[in-house]
Amino acid sequence: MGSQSREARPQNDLLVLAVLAEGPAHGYAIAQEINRRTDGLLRMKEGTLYPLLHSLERQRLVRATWRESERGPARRTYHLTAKGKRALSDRTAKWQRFSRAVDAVVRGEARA
Amino acid sequence: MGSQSREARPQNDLLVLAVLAEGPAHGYAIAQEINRRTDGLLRMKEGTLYPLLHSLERQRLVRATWRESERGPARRTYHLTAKGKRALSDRTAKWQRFSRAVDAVVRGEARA
DNA sequence: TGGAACTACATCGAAGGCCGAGGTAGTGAT
DNA sequence: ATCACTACCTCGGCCTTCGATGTAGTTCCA
Repeated sequence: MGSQSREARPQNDLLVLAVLAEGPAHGYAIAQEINRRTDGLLRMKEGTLYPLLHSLERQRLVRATWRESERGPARRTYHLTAKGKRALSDRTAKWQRFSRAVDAVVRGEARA
Repeated sequence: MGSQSREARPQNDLLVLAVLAEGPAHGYAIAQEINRRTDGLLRMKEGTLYPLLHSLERQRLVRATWRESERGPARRTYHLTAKGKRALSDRTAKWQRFSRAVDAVVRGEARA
């Protein structure tokens, strides 16, 4: 809506960043974790997730390392950078302001 | 994200519907009201608002009547239909589930 | 041996939302 | 006259999202 800069992805980047805040994870695991924490309500699709991770990497919010595992395919493990941690608090605050604002409109109240 | 059908506009339609729930209003007034209720945080742009209103009208969620006023340009006044009221509760519930789900991910908790 | 089911990565294209910019037009104040 | 505000509207383009599709390894079962 209002003041979002054109580069930012609405909430998906927040979700990914939030999951990574608790420790490194690879793409598939991130999606599963989001799914688990929301009881299946939010399901991040692969066509969304991987381009998003690449974008976060270009923005230096996450860093990735390839890790070859004996069980299963090779995994790309992501972890938050310092910049990513800052971005997480920033976007968390933005999200809270935004959701309170929507609630205010829905409830018919003035001020958020 | 997950299960949204492709026709739905994320939150903007909810905002407009919510404002109209308290009585008929014309486009410009709706935008102002959203702006007011969120202390300027959410600003619905005209390039968003008018196409959205037309879309809501096509979906029969709102109905519009032209009203010529002596002061200023003619106004198109919108009001909720019965279907629109149902859509409003539906979307309000969806929004609440969604925002609780995002909160759950951000907080690192399981279940919404 | 075959194959279903799952992990895990990835890209592409179509569809659609959003908004800046631009346009029209009336009103009222400087 | 010009600015500012109300009030409507459309167009073009950027961006996000996701369904479809592809690759490839693993595990389990018949």
